[in-house]
Amino acid sequence: MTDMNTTNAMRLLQVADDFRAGLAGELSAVHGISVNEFLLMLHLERSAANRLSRVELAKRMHVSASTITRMAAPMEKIGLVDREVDARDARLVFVVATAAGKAKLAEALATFSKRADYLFGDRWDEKEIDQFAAMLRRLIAGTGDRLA
Amino acid sequence: MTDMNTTNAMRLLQVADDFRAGLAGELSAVHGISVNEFLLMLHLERSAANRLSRVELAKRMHVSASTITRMAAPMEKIGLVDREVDARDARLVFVVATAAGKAKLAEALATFSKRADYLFGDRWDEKEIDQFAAMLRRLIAGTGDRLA
DNA sequence: GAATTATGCTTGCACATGCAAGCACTTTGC
DNA sequence: GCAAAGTGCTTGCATGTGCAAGCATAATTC
Repeated sequence: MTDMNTTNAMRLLQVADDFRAGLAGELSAVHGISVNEFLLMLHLERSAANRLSRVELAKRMHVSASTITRMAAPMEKIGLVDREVDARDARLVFVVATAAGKAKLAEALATFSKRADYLFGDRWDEKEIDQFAAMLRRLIAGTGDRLA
Repeated sequence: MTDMNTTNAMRLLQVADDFRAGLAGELSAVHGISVNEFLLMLHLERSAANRLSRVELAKRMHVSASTITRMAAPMEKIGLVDREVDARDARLVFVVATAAGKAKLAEALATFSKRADYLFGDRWDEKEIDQFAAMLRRLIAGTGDRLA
C-alpha cells in the first residue's frame, strides 16, 4: 500500500497548497489579512475561552512562539486582537479577539467558505462529502487541538 | 452544504500542515534538505524531460520565480541540480537533476513514503484508500500540472 | 528589418519566520 | 524559604520569500 499512500499524501499536499495559494490572494486583496492572520483568529474563535496564550497558538499553528509575538503586534495596532495578561500566572500573555477582529473573521470566513464550495464544487453528493469528512476526521484524530 | 465544505477545507489544511511540519523536520534532520527542495526535485523527476524552466517550477510550486532562482543556486553548489540553457531560446534556463540529486530524491522519497504510511496507518482498507485517492484526484482535476 | 511588445531570469529591498539567547516569573527540591 | 530548574515571552541575527525594477532575448507589428 505504500505507493498508494505516497500518492495520496502528495495529492493531499498539492490540493492544500493550491487552496491555500488561492485563499492567500483573496484574503489579502479583499480583507487585507494574511492566511496566517486568518487562521490565528480562527483558532481564537474555536478555543474554549476565546483566547489563547502565545505558545498555545504557536503549537496549533505549527509556528514558533516568536512568530506569534510578531504577528500579534501589528494585529493589536489595527485593533483585531487585544493583549491580556493572566491574573494568576504573570508569564502568560493571551491573545484575544476584539469585536473588530470577530467581524473581520466573519467576513474572511465567508470568503473561505465560498472557496471551499468552489473547491468541492457541486458534483459531490452529500454522501460523498460526509465520507470525505469522516476520512479527514480520522486523519486528524491523532492530532491534539484542531480547528474542525 | 457550505458548512460541511468549509469544515472539510479546514480539515484539509490542517492535515496537510501537520504532515508538512513533520516531514520538514525529518527531511531536514535526516537528509539535510527542505520540503521545498524536496518538492522541487520531485517536480523535476515527474516532468516530461526531467527538467523544467524556472518559471515552470515557480508555477507548479506556487512560488515566485525569484525564489526558484535563489533555491537553485545553493542546490547547484552542492551538486543536486544543474543549469542548462535552451539552445533555441537563450532566455530559458532549465533546472535539471544530477545523479546525486536523483539519489538524494530517492532517499527523501523513502522518508516521505514512510510518513505517508504512518499518516494513513493500517486501519484503512484498500477500498477506502482507493476511494480517498479518487476523491483527491477529483480535487486536483482542475489544476494543470501535478505531481501525482 | 526596425521598433514595439512580451517573456524569462536575476537583483535590491522589504517583510516574515526560526533559532538561540536573555529576561521575567513560577514551580520544584531541599 | 531559598536555590535550582522549568516555562512563557521577547529580541538579535540569519535565512527564505515576494514584489518591482532591470536586463537580455524572442516574438510581433508595421
